[in-house]
Amino acid sequence: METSTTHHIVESLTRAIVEHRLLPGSKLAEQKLADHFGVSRTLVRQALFQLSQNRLIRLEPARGAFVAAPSVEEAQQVFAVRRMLEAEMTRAFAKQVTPEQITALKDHIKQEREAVTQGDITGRTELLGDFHVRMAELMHNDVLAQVLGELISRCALITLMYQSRNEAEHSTDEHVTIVAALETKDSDLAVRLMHEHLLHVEASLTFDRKVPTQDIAMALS
Amino acid sequence: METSTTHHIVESLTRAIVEHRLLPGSKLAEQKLADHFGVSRTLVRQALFQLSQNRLIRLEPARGAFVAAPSVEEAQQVFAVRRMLEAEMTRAFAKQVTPEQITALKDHIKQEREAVTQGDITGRTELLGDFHVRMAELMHNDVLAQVLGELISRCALITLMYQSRNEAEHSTDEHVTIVAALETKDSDLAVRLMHEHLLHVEASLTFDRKVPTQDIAMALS
DNA sequence: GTCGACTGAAGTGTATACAATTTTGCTTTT
DNA sequence: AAAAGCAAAATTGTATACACTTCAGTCGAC
Repeated sequence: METSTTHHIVESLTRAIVEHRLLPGSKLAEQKLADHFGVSRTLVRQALFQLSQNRLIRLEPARGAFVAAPSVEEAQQVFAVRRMLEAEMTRAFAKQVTPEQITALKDHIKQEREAVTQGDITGRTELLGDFHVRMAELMHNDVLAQVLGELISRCALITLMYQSRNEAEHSTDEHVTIVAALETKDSDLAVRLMHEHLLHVEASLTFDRKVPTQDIAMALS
Repeated sequence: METSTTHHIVESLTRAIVEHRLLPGSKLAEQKLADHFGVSRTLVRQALFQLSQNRLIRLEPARGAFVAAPSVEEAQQVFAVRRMLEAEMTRAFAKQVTPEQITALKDHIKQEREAVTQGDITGRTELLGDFHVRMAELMHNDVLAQVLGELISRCALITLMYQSRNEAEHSTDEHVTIVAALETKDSDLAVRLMHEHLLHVEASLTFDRKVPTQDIAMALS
């Protein structure tokens, strides 16, 4: 059933949204997208529906599709769930960790550093999130990896809006300390570090919010 | 964009699948469904796509939609995630529990008992799962409630296939002990009970598997 | 001059038509 | 008789057509 054209449209729009070429609130008109991609509205609608499931866009009945602007409250809820899930994931990981897994994580961190130093904002945001998904994959739990991936992509917009380079470097440093704790199989320490890491990331987001407000009255004052 | 007709089709098919009126592996032909619901294939396709996101059906390109048959391995992964998530949820719940929340949970358990004693298999499965979602809702974390709901519905098929009445009664009893621990704010005990509860539910599923196998060779031996 | 109703344009929601692929059953061949 | 090949039927994938809703701009009333 599912085709690759639809998938291509989803990928393309996802990049555009995540790279802020499409700003939150923007209208996504079906015919315009159809013309742009050289397909019919049918495929565009499939793609839009899929994006709405990923929470990247919002579908309003009879009004159309708009790039989502997740609220700070929603992001906080997502982080609360991540802390619950990833604390225990880290504990389980430490219990069954192998040298190969440590190597894989260190490899990943190396990539993070490159993206951060090169100022590749989109790349670093993706890699910083993928570190957590990578852990799930290394545990051979596809369901966990998928759930975590959805949670992370769900506030990718917010992360991109608010995370500065300093905070990105800090995140990578914390990833290093977590892996070090895992390497020594100190599960309690690893869990604590992961928990604090997620608190730090969340805190960095909620502080400096200079987002263009949705409130019309505010915007015009 | 999204309409209520599509939603109706999704609901109807979900019930049919969950109540085993549609068996795993069954083909869901678009035109037949369209005729049955008195709509065009367009709406049926929307509904099928949505169901595939819920993992209730499987979409094979150019071949059609089939009722899903989640593997035991997948169910085990889902339970591993639930244990991670719900252990920490229980801990957080115990920290901020109010008498009203306790009352709400006890109310829910009463409903569970009724469904179990009346032999309402579908109802009891739904209610036993909803107990966990209810906790998330009472914490006012919509994201948590949604993630948990998806995890639970994801193996609803398996749960229905494997859970006997005895096991259902056992589940309700364990819910009672968990609420009792929450009431005394003994978070460590509540967490331990929840963890064990989920282990029991999983164990009861993986033991007696008499499911019609998908393997043709096995089926003909 | 402002507010409100009307009208046309634009856009979404659903159905249908057509193209491409798969399935099925028959025929042919060995 | 079994297997392979082929053709017709059925089914999915995509595009288009049409109906209905929303939005914008204008005209008219107060």
